[in-house]
Amino acid sequence: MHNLNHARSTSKKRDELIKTVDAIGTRKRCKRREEICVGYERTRSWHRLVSGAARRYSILPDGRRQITALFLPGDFFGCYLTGQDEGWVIEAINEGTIIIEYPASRIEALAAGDLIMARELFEVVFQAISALEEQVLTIVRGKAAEKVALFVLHLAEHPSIANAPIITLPLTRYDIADYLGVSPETVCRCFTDLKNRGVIRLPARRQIEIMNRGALENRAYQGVA
Amino acid sequence: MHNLNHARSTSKKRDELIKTVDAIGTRKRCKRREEICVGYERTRSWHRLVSGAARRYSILPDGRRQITALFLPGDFFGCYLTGQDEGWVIEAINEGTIIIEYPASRIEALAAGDLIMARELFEVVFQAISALEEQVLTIVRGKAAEKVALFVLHLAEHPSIANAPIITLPLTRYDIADYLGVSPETVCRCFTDLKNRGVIRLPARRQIEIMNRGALENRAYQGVA
DNA sequence: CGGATGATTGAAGGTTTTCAAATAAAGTGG
DNA sequence: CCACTTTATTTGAAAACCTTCAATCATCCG
Repeated sequence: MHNLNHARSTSKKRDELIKTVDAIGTRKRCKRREEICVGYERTRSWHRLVSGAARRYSILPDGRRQITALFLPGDFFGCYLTGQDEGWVIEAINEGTIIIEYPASRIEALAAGDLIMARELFEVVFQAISALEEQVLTIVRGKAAEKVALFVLHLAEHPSIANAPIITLPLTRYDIADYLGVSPETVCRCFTDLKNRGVIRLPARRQIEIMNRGALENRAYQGVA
Repeated sequence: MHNLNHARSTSKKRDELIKTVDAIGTRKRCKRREEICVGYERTRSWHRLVSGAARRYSILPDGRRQITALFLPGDFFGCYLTGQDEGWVIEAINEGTIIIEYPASRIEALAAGDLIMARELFEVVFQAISALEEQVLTIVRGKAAEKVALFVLHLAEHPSIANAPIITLPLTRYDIADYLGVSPETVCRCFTDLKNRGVIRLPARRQIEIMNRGALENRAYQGVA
């Protein structure tokens, strides 16, 4: 399995790669909550999210579900079979989320046929690993306030969002809580606290505006004002 | 960057892959705490841990350091350049840890030359992603007791350890705490508690014996006895 | 408009961290 | 090989933090 999330476009080569792989992909428009791929199916495939947002769940033995990844426009992710645990689902969050699906066999053929392409494809996967490690860093350490601040910062840095004055959250507070491993109420309190301190504004239910980036970074790395 | 950790040997093909890649790799014996690779260097490379253990740190802006991955015999990991954050180090934990280093360019050439090889190599990387997602699941949810129980279970399932009656920990309590995102004291208390309940034995400072696997699994998934 | 979902706030209770101290084991240099 | 230093482990108690439970409010959608 799994996700190549946050594999971000950086180079001219990446643009070429996308042009090439898009030729072998099929475009799909998803409804809200529509499954994009699940762990127990037997097809290996790569995906790229074009617009909207998607999330990856794991279903735990006790029935709870846990978000383990978040995908935004430009992110690659994969449904690959690695043998073991298969209790997960990737689903579209928003109505109208658009993804492109590439058969893994075609991707592999692409890599096998061209050294440059092989390198670029590995780069995509390594960026995904890098993003996951960043996620580990976000959720593993520190107080809830630090996690929330880091989450906002990472979101703001995503290529599909960067430079936008106002961030539109693709997730509910519950989803964010699930993603960060804290309770929804705590997430809410952290947002409120940041707002009260003038670090962020909350113009609408699903929107954040960063007013003081330095203060936000301070919170992210120390939890102290 | 980064890690292809816990990419586990499963198939006959994997054995063939290892034989092939070992031909282009260089073997290295590491001292305790010796750096295997760091984030800011400019060489892309893959690695496989043959014996011993290694860990991956991130150095945070405030100076703290955080373990984001653990490598055991058979695990692949990569030092790849993805552009952004480079504040990490992979280092050997034990004296005499042996790794094999493969230049990324040779790996890519291998993939580009052979479809089967390309597929196997992607499989390795996807397994690494899978393992990272499992790590996210371990650290994100539940009480400290659940995390510790899951950690022990995952360790016990690792191919390099599986079926051994007694698990030898490659990490200190501090490392485990760092890895799980809890304090060392809490890790200690969890171990003590598991011992008192007869779920595990602690024959020596760095050894664990699972006495009641079912009870351990119960703890891992519910935190309840 | 009404129902459902999501967001927010308060208060009580439970966990975990932090601080402090004691003990044990391992490594060092003589 | 021993004394000494350093590192690692363990336990206790208080404080900080987060979760849970409950209730209220807002928003979206039909």
